Amino acid sequence: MALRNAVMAALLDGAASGYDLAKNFDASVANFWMATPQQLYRELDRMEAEGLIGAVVVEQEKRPNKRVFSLTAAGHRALHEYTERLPRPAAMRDELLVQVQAVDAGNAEAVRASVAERITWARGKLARYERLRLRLLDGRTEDEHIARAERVGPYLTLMGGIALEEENIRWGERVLALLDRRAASVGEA
Amino acid sequence: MALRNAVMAALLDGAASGYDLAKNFDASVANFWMATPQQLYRELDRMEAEGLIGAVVVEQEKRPNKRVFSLTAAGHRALHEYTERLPRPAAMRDELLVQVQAVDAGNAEAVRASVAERITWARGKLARYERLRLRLLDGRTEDEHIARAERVGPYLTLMGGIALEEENIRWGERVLALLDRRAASVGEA
DNA sequence: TCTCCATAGTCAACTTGTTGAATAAGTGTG
DNA sequence: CACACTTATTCAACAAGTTGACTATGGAGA
Repeated sequence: MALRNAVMAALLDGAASGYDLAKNFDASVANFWMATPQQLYRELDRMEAEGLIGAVVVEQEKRPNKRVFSLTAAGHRALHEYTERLPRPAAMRDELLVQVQAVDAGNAEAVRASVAERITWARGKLARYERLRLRLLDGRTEDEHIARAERVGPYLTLMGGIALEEENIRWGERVLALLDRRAASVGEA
Repeated sequence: MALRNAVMAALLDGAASGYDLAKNFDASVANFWMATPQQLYRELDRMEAEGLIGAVVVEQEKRPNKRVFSLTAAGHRALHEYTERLPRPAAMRDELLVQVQAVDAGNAEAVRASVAERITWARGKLARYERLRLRLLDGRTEDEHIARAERVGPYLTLMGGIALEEENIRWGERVLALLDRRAASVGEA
C-alpha cells in the first residue's frame, strides 16, 4: 500500500499509461522507489477500483490501445494526506554491500570487479541525472527555479539522486584503492 | 533467498542467536539490509535445514534458552560463491523522498518537518557509526587496519554507511533551505 | 506489588514483490 | 523474409516481507 503513493507522485507529472510509468519510473521516481511493470499494473487496477485514479482508453492506430491514468480529486486528496503522515524509515537492500562485507571470506577479485561495475553504472546514472537537471532548469538559475517554478519537488529529489550517485562513485573508488592496498600488504607479508 | 547472504555475512562476526541478529543487524548489516525478527527466525530455520548454518541450544539459567547459530563449511562455501555472482542493483524505498517529490501538491509544512526529523535521525546514526569506527580501528590508523586486520569488509561497509548519513544530512539541510526560500518567494508574490 | 522492559522465541494471516510466459501488432536490420 | 525489438498489457505461481498476537521468565522502577 505504499507503491500507490509513489505512483500518485509520478502522476503529478501528467497522465500516463502503465507502460509509461514502468519506463519512466527510472527517470523520475525509481531513484527512491523501484517497481516492476507487473507491480505497477496490479496496483493501477486497484487504485482505479478505489477511485484514486481514472483511466481513459486511448485507441491507437499503429500500436496496441493503452489505458492512460490520471489523478482524480480523491487521489489528490489521498496524496495530500499522505504527505502529512510520518514517512517510515528508508529501506535499503544492496547486495553489493553484502558482498563487500563478506569480502574477506569470499573472492576478493570478483568483489573488486562488482565494485568497479557499480562505479561505471553510477557514472551513467549521474550523467542522465545531470541532463535531467538541465532540462528541469531550462536555462534558469536554481534560484529562479526555486522561486518561480510550478513544482520544486522533482528538483529536490533529483538533487538527492545526484548526491547519492556522486557518493556511490566516491565510495567505490575509495574501496578499490583500499582493496588494492590490502592486496599489496598481504602480498608482502 | 537473498536475506540468507546478509545473515551469513553477519555470522562472519561470530556465532549469534536469532535474537542477537535481530538486535545487532542494526549495528552491522542493517545499514544496507533491513530485516524484521520474524524474517530472520524463518530464514534461520530454513538455512539450518539446508545445512548452511548449525544450531547449538544454549541453556541459560536466568533467561530463556537460545539457539546459537554459526556458519558451517557448506555455509562458508555458499557465501564464497555468492561473492562471485553479480550483485543485483541496489533497491531503495524511501517514503520521505516520495513526500518531497509530492511536496507541491501536499502539506509543505508537514514535509518540512519530516525532512528535519530525518536530519536528526541521520545525525544519531552517524554518531553511532563513528563510535563503531573508533572501536573497529581500536587505536590503529586506517592504513594499519587495512594492512593488518583480519577483516576489512566491515570497515569498508561502515565507511559507506557514514558517507550515506553525511550525505543525508547535507541533502536535508539543503532541502530545508530551498523550501524556506520557496516559501519566502511565494509569500512575496 | 504492579507494571513495564529485556530476553528468546513461535504462529498465523496477510500484503508485497518477483519471475516467467503469453498475446498481439507494427517497426527496423541484415 | 526471417528475427529481434518496441509498444502495451494480462495471467499465474511463488517467494519474500509485514503485522499483530501469544508464551514465558527475570529484573528494575513506581
